[in-house]
Amino acid sequence: MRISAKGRYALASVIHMAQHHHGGESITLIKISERLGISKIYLEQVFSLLKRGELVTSVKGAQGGYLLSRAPQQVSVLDVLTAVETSLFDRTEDTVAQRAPEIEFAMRKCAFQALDDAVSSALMQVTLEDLVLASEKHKGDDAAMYYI
Amino acid sequence: MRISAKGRYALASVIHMAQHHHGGESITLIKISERLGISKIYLEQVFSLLKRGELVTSVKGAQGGYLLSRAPQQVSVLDVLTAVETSLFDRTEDTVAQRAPEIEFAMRKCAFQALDDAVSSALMQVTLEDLVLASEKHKGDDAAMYYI
DNA sequence: ATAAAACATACTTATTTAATAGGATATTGA
DNA sequence: TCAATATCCTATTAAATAAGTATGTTTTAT
Repeated sequence: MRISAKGRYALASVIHMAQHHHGGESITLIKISERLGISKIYLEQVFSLLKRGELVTSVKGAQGGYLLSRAPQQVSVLDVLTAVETSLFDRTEDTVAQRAPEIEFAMRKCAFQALDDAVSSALMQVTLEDLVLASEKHKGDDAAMYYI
Repeated sequence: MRISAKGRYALASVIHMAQHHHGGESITLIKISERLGISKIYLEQVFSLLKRGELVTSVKGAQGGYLLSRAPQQVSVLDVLTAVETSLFDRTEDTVAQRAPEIEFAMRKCAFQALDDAVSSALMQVTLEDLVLASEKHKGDDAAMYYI
């Protein structure tokens, strides 16, 4: 399934924050932008969504920035992506409901609902802490292992 | 996760075929089009993909049409959607690989790969036969139950 | 021969994604 | 107070993808 740039930027940003800024210290978007190579202006939109999702809090003004609202082990990938991705579960349209409601029903119940449940439970299990640990483990490894 | 119109049309079509045309009898796109309320011209494109994916075979000329290549219990939703959907697993682009390869690695390994596995295994388990049974069960039910 | 069908290609339109632009607002510190 | 540094807000643009049309050509049964 396709995760959009917005979702990937959000996840990468939040991993970076968890890696480096534990003690209530905020980080600015410019720093994240430079560190990860993401447009700062675009990051603003991403963080607007993250804030609405209550994953980060902001400090305005000079010396301001963002910090994680919760500890990394209490933030799941599902939390991050639902805050930011438009079509992680968005699939409301009817397909053949008017003329073949029983087919519509079967598709929804057996396929789409099962799919959503699977996505949800898979992403729920992975926390920011897991991601930080995996990234630290990788730092020591051979770079050739990077591409699977 | 969002399944495109193409994927939903393909699935609905193939359910319809499994419902009504068991004994080697072909069905035309016009009939499917009329029965399900889908543009016939668009269906042609969908069936071109289904054929490439070896889910249906075609009979050209008058009295021609399409039939399922395999028995309904041997066709999974995953088969149908992979034949037709462009971005069921399509997610090759790098996000922050250049500047933060360890973050890229962690996202891929812990989040995206887990997601793909979950999607794959969920859709693999549901067969066309399951969908037909569910739709027949629904026919008897109260129509009010339709929207969950 | 003719009608009915699949098959093929090109085109158009609408929607979504990605990114940019230009400011408004708030806060710190000199 | 003022300048610098941030977040915050809204609108716009550009590119990509999705959705659907249009117009044929081939093939085959009758």
